[in-house]
Amino acid sequence: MTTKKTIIVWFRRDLRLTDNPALHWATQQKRPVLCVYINDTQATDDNKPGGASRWWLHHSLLALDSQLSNCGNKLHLISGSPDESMYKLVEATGADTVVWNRRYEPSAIALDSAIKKHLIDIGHTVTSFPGNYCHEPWQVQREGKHPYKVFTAYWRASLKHATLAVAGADTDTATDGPEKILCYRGKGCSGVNIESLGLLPTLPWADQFADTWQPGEAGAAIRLQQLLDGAISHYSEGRDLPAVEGTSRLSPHLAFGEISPRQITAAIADRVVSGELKDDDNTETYRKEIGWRDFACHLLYHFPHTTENPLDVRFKKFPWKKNKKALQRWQQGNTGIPLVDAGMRQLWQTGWMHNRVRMVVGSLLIKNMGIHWLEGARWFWDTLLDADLASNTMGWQWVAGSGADAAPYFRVFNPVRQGERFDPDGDYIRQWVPEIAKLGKKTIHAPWTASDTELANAGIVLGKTYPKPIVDLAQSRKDALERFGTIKSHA
DNA sequence: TGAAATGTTGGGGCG
DNA sequence: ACGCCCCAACATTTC
Repeated sequence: MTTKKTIIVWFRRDLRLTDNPALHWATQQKRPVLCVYINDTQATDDNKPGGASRWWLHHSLLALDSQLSNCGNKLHLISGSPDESMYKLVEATGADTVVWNRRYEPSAIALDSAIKKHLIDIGHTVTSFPGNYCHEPWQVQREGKHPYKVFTAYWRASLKHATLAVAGADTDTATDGPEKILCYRGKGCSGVNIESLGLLPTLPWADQFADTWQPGEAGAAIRLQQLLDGAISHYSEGRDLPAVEGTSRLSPHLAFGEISPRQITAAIADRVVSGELKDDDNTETYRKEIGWRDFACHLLYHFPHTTENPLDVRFKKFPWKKNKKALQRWQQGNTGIPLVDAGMRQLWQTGWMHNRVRMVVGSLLIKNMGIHWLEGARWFWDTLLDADLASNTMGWQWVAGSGADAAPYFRVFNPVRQGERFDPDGDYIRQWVPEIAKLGKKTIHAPWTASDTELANAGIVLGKTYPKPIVDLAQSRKDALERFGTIKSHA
């Protein structure tokens, strides 16, 4: 018996055709395929994209639709609650099979499980495939023991597992995208227009994003080529220099599943085999970054409460400070501390911030300003194009010292020192904080230490054309050590 | 994926 | 030539 009933491929954070397990399986069945994206109007905080992510999503959906068109298919857009929308769609189209690639956010797991159960209960077939990681979050585990909380232990263990096999293939290589996807053309398939999803911001905030980014699978492929042709061969050093294109810039593409980690590692392996790329400390360091991304997923899966609560319970009653005005100055990049302001402005203007600078701005907010890490996490959630619940949670708890494999409480970044070390000529600061661009490479990291004549020559009036520092770095560091030091006794 | 304080060493100026 | 001091450069410890 052969059935020719329609298969629904539910796209979520896997907006690509290449190496897409659910789509790959669906196209192999020689049955009509209905590709759908549901814009979740009921999404809870966990699952609700921030402003920058919505901009990206808009363009990525357009790109996916155009890719599908090349294969004789299209993307069917729905606005509503995912469960009700899916049930209606199944009924209206007579589809009997629904497939998707997994998500691992707590609320997404709950939602997907409920939908899967209901559809199976009413007699449909539902298959979920691995999501956009090298390993499933439960896969790398000590037998019968607790989940990993230390990266190096997790990393070593993960190397013993092959990366995920693709459905229908018994290797861990990436699958090619389909050339043709049989299109469902029956009833019950009246999707909405993308404009009606209202994903683009009403203010002109995001207008410059497109100068830096090309959402979609093709844009991801270009970034990957650029990484392989450039940054990866000096990654260990280059990734720490914010003025240099030393990182992959793949994070938003990964977050939306426009490229899979497997495609990236496979492409690196190909170049190593062909001799175009040396497998050295640089490639190793980059692969570890992909490992950190997997580790974040592992942590969120096993410790879902950490999105709001510290993993380290000693931080439960930590006396965070509330200061709305100071928080706003941080958000707007007006702290008077150049490296921090440069980072926060880069974030606002491009939807992305260099990773080293993320640590520095986080450290200032949490340690020197004493503000709760959640305030930083929420701002990043709204303004980062690569916003990802697992990575965001892990990153902020790492800086706060309350997370897994976290920075010890006494590790307080000095943004001046960090600037001198990683932006020695001040180029990054000059790009994003132009009002102090004329300062020399010594004082540009700490304008308050410049002489009156140097400030005058640079056209700077501290407190007027550029703020005085929001905190005394030395004093606030001392205070932080004292405050954070006390948690040691709260066992 | 720290920074600052403190300790050690060694070269050079100088009486 | 010698001892003394200064201080940069590096190493170690502490938070």
